[in-house]
Amino acid sequence: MPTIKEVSELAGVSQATVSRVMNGSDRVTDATRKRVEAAMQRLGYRPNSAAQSLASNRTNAIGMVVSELQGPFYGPMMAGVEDVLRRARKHLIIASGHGEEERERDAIEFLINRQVDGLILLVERIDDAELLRLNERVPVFLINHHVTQLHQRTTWLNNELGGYRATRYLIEHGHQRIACVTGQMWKQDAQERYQGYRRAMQEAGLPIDDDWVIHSFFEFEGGYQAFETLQQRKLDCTAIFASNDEMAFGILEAADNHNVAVPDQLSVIGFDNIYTANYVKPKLTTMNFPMYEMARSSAENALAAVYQKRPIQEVVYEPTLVERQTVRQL
Amino acid sequence: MPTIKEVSELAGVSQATVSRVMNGSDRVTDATRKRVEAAMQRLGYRPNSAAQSLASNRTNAIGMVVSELQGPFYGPMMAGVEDVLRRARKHLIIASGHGEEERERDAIEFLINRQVDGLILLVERIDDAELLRLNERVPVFLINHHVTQLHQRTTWLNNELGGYRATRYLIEHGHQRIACVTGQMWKQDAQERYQGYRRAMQEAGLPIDDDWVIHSFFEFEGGYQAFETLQQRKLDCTAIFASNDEMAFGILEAADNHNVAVPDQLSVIGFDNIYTANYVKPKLTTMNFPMYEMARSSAENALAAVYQKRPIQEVVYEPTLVERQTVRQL
DNA sequence: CTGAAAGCGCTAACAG
DNA sequence: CTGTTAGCGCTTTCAG
Repeated sequence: MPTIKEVSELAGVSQATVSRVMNGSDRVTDATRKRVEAAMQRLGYRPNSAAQSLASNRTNAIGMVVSELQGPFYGPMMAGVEDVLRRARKHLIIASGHGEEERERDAIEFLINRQVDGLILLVERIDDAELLRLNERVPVFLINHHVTQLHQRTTWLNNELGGYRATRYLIEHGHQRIACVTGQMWKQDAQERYQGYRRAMQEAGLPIDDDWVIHSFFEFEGGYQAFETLQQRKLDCTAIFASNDEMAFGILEAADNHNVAVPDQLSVIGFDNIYTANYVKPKLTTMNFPMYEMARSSAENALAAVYQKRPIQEVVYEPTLVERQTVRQL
Repeated sequence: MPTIKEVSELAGVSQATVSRVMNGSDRVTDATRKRVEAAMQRLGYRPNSAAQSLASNRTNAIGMVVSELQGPFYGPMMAGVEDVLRRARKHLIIASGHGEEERERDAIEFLINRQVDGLILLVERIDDAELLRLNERVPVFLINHHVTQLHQRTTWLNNELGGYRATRYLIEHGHQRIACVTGQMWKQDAQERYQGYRRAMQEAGLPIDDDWVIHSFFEFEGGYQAFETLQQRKLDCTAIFASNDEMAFGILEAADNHNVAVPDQLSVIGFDNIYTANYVKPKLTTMNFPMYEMARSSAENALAAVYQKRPIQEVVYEPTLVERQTVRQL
């Protein structure tokens, strides 16, 4: 591997000059720049990134923590971040937190040890105070989680509005007895989607029976169980707002097993619009969560703030309705 | 950030000694080791990885190239690699190749520029000669693609056997007129799965009509179109072997649109067992592709070869049948 | 078993 | 616009 020294010798300039042309910025004559570039070319020179990092105190790498590397939710998030970083020639180092406090923390420390220049976090367990402290050590960018003091660094979805719109859509289709199946209530999004449901119901002057609200968890099984609970309670709800698609799938499956036809006897609306929503039968009506786009926004913010020291702003997306086949007009 | 210097001063030893205790290996008195560790603890010392890399010529990072960061196939692959690397405290740097030659190459170069210690590749477009050349620059580990000269560094699935088993399963269920929808034939797995189909047919003494073989592409749309082609040809096949699940989904959808009942009028078997296979209706019978496990194997091999200089061996997995609801006994 | 010293390859003042 | 000169923080001979 040729070093900067060899390049400088071949080009007949100092190492500093070579460094300058590499980093674009500085004032270098076009002539010398050409000479240096030719030399680099000829030697097949590639900068040693460890040396660059050590000298510049910057690694050109951004760390990202997600709960899981697989699954329809985190995949698009990583893809969005990678696309943006890659274009900017920044490396993406990934670690997963498995949705557990200890492991999320470990993932973060692991990445900080590597001196990443910024940290894009999609975490659920780390509390706000800790996030703030973290941000003192390395610029932190949050996706799908907001912390007031860090709001400029946040990209989030208006979940409350999503819950509202979903419920409202059901109401507009003539439903009045609407059940709500929530995710784990310590998760911001679960909480907010539920609030949106409440607002829509209240605004429409519909009662909210606590029996209609099933606190469950964001998984297929969570939806499945919730449906069975609902059945046991013998409520004649005509529609269910499931706080995410996986739960909606569980509900669909359970309904099928109980010979409840969707959407004829029961309407179901989900949330997230994961790509599978299009594969199930009937196809799931749901709220779109623009994961890829949001991830891109967050990554762009990270680049701007970290490498260009530009001020950045909070980015908020709105969930939109995706009409498919699981909601029927009453 | 405290440096090794400060630690050494506090502990009253040389930097070399601190370095030794950090890297475990060397002979250090228990007493001094304790002193050093205490000092590290007290200072909250964390080694600067860039400095380590520069001095040791090793980055403790492994690069991974996948086609996409999203999707049911690559997700588990990344998850498997990350789990293994993380446990070994090695960083995972990810880049996507988007299944295009130029971009795959760019992804690889991008990672090599960072001096990753090894490269785990899940690529399709880079040819064998290039892979070999690459391996001179950095240890390369291949998943789902075999190159004879690199076979010890390879983890792959016996796709031919999978195609054989899938087809055989259909035959055992009384099917004789079996169509095969392949993926892009320049992909090794598409090629091999197709060969497996042929072997099973021949072995059973069944004719293979070229009209029954549709060369398509590994996507939903590919399956959808293939089904329509099959319809146009007015063949009365009773079963279809789809070379991957996404295509099988497309076939299911197309069949539904044409009022062909699965499995009553048509049996379908897929390949990969992506997690969605369990969500569609009817649930897809398919061949299991142990992506997560294979990724783990590959990562373990990478660790062994790169960091422990241990000899490694090729790892081959066998696809197994997952019986669900899309194949019926004739 | 431990210390001294020489870099690893690059960047970043500071001069000129 | 370009060169000189110090390091960045760590590993690794080589002595002792």
